[in-house]
Amino acid sequence: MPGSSPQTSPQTLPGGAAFLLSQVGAHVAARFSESVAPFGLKPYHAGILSVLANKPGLTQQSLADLLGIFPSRLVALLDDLAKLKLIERRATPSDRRTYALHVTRAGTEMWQTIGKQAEQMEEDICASLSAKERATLAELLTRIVTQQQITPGVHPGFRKLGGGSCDDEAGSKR
Amino acid sequence: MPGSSPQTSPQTLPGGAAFLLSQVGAHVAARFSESVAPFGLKPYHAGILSVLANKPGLTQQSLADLLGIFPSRLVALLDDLAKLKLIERRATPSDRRTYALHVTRAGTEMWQTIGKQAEQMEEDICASLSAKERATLAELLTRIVTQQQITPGVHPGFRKLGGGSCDDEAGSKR
DNA sequence: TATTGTTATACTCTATAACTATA
DNA sequence: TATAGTTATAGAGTATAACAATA
Repeated sequence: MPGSSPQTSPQTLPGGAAFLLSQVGAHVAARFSESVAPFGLKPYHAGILSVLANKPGLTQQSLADLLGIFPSRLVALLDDLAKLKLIERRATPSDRRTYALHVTRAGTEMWQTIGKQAEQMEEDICASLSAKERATLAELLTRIVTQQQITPGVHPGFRKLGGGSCDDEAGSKR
Repeated sequence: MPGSSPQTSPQTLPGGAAFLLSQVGAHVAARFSESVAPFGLKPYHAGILSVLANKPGLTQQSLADLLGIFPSRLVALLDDLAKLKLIERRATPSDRRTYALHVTRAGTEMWQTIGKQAEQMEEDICASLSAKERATLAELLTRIVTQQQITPGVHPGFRKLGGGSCDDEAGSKR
């Protein structure tokens, strides 16, 4: 592509704050994914650990509601965590259909280890920002989270897609 | 000293700027996905349109390299766009193996329509921020993009995963 | 009859490898 | 022999539906 048409001014998309947010967000998510991979975990495992650490005793149903995923999907994720002895399902005396979900001792330690790594990652990602600028960034983002009614501490990456009526005109058939 | 008392204070993760970035980024991405769905498009279709609008004449190979995806995957995506008459593959006289990728007239219009919708979305997402604060946000994010060596205008969501050696200890077998 | 957790199935998406036609 | 594009295949990931146990 010689020349690459100097006339075409960079359109709206790549310049705007929204695109930048999505771009940097995806980058951070990828980095985080790498940081938990050595433990045999995926980001959503860490997300579940995070929620359960702060809200112990949830049932699977209520956790699925909170995260916005299907209970059937949650089963496999909890199986993974239970196999690693990071969480446990405790029987509920009052209702024998439900389990109370709890983070184990090992799970708490894992959670803290992940937290430390996340701090280090943040240090790296915000390396070009001063302490004051980081605070500003966090403040602005927090305001967006509040105004957009995103559940604090819950990653939207969990949410089921279903959003718009995807006509799927562009479905790749062959 | 993991106290791990029942009243665990909100740990590092959900509070930090990194988590917020990932959280808001995923939210923006989901919103954008909804905004292009009515056209029968997915976000990566828009991403391709964006790149080709600014760099016309790329070959599929070089485009795949730029986006960080496998050429085989690109084929289906380009087929989708070509079926909708938004892009076209032009024969290259010098090398009959390659195609020069170009955005059609309709593709340019689509690209502009998407851009307008994106502006509107940004307006909504940044509603709680003043004009000056938006500029600050964009500036801080741009600095992160530069320092983290993210390709400007290219969304990392494209990139092939392979990152870390995922032992997959937590593979859900049954 | 309704609900919780689980299992089973189908569908989508993506990576890998094989294939063709040009060079 | 090497490269661009394509096709084919297989594997992961996820949504939907059916199921057993309990309320």
